[in-house]
Amino acid sequence: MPANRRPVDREAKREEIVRAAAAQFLEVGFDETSMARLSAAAGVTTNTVYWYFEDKDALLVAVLDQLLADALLQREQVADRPWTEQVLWAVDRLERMRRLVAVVHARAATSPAVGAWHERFHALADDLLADGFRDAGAAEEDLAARTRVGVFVLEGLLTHPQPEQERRAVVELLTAGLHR
Amino acid sequence: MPANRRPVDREAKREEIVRAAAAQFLEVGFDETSMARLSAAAGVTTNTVYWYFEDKDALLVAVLDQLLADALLQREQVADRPWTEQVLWAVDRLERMRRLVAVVHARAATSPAVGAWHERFHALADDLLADGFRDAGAAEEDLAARTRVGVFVLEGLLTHPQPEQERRAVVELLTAGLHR
DNA sequence: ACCTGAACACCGTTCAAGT
DNA sequence: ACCTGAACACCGTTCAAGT
Repeated sequence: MPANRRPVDREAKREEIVRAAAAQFLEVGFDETSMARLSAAAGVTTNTVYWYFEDKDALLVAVLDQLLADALLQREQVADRPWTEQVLWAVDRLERMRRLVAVVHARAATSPAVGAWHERFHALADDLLADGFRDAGAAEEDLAARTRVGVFVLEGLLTHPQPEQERRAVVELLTAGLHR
Repeated sequence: MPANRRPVDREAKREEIVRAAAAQFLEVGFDETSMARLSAAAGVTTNTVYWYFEDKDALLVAVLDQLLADALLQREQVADRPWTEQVLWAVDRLERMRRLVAVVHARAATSPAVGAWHERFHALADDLLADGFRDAGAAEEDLAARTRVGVFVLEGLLTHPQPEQERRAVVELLTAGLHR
């Protein structure tokens, strides 16, 4: 068989496992999903998963990367809406990942791989939010603090779901005094 | 033996277990502390712990209650400082509990006992913060949103430690425009 | 290179038996 | 009422063996 055919299959199978893992992690929970259950859902044996991923944390990181890539792709479609609306859209979109936010925070303390992903994610979130606040007319001198508060509030809204109205009030307080 | 003597011993032993568990959970981590390790640290057998606590989550709740009671007691000593300073003090004080914040969020989704504790905690935090903001002169109409943002930022500062300077900038942005 | 059956050490929890 | 020794089912992970 040609040497350049295998990698395609490999990628496809890897993605199947990630997709199955994502579904289980989001619906059942990370701790609650055993490798046995996950493997069965993906249609492979337990140890096959270990051929593709070093351990359960590595699989978690792969799932996070996939979910994040999806979210960033969809974000482009709302890039021209007002800033407040964009933030609310992001909260809505990310709420599906709620259970995983807590898991990432808990595992980051133990697993270097998850810890590294967590840092990368916050660097990205900081950049996106800072750009947004700058465009919306935030003063350069309190941009950093405003961004940090923004990230914290976003995470808070994710992990402690609020009724639509309260959610909007919180985000509007965040963007108060900005010209768009 | 008198019927009113046992309860004292019982309380004492229970507290020993909670104290040992708190130390392990904070230093080693909740997931990383096995019931075997924990029992050994408390000087009892594994199943003895199950005589005092229904399961590991119930033990976690007991640990949380104890840490919270300690924190509330110490809080009284700073009750007359300016509001910004009080918030900074709280962040400093609560940072020891950092690892447990993520654990509570993760377990709350699965364990009703931890979920209930989490709700009770937020009701308390909301009350304390709302009182503080009101006293500091926040407008009544955006008190709710400001409180919510305050809680989220507090949690964010706990789980994502910042250098002293950034931390202060964030808290000052929160209390901006208030008269003390 | 990829996959498996069978085992590994360990986990939280339970139970029958003791005092 | 309190505590234990011994077991339970299950967990994430590994390894020798197959193709």
